[in-house]
Amino acid sequence: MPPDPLSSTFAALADPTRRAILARLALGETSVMELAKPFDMSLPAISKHLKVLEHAGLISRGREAQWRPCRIAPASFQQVDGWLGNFRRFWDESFNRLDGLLEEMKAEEAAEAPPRTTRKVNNRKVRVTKEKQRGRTRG
Amino acid sequence: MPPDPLSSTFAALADPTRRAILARLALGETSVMELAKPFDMSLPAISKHLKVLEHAGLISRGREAQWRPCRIAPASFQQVDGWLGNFRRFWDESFNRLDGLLEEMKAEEAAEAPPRTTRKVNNRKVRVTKEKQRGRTRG
DNA sequence: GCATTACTTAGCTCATCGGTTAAATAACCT
DNA sequence: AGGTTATTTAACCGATGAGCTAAGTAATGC
Repeated sequence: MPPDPLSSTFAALADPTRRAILARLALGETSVMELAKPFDMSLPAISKHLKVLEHAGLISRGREAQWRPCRIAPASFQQVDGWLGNFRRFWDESFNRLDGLLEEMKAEEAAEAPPRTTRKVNNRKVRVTKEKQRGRTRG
Repeated sequence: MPPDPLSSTFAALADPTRRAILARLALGETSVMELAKPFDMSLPAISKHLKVLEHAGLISRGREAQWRPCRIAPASFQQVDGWLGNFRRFWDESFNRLDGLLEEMKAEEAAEAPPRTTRKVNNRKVRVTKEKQRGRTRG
């Protein structure tokens, strides 16, 4: 049974070595040798980690002579972020106070611009019209 | 060796049953029995999953008579989101427009009186004025 | 007290994971 | 061709993880 993509991605992220590799790659594309340097670990171990990251869709790999440069692949990160979005209201104050924010945005927009009803906020579409806050017994 | 919190959290999220449990809890606090219902799985299995989620800081559990109601705990979600933030520029358009944002902040500072053009959205600063897309040479 | 309900703990199995070393592949450079 | 550099594959090992059944704990209610 092939595990679903989100599970593979989270599993890949659950290892500190792999997260460190990703952090290094956030600085820019680089080779396996270069990636291996900081770790007290055999090269095959790193190679395996990279395979896991690639299979999880978190990196992609090119070919340049004898090097296989690695770089961040955005899609899986985005999926994780999307999934997390379902829970954002539990900790993100501005999400919790959506009405206030959206109301304000609406007012502003009405004052100056074409009356769109959605707008991109960190690449997530958000209704600009008022959304009622349901009474939750949390916190 | 105790695994670092972020690793435990990602590991906990790497299981579809546990993510489904969290999705259910996003609808509101509930009992173990209730949580177990949708799954074709023994109760001890669910109990273990809950233990993993609790240890990962993703849920907390109370006591009410013979029930142990579970609810979402925000902190670990927030940590994951924070970690993910280091990579947001790889897929998030408004994060990619960092220069524009920083330029604007600088201008704002120079103008000393705050005609604020940024605002916090999801706890991240985001331009509210129109966004222009610069050609970035990534992917 | 004793049965019922709600859960957890113990002990087992089997698969997967992170690491190892040794050998294989691939592309470059005389 | 033969050597060097970069990286992967193969085969193995010990630890962890997800599932099970059976038994244990805890509070409710007759």
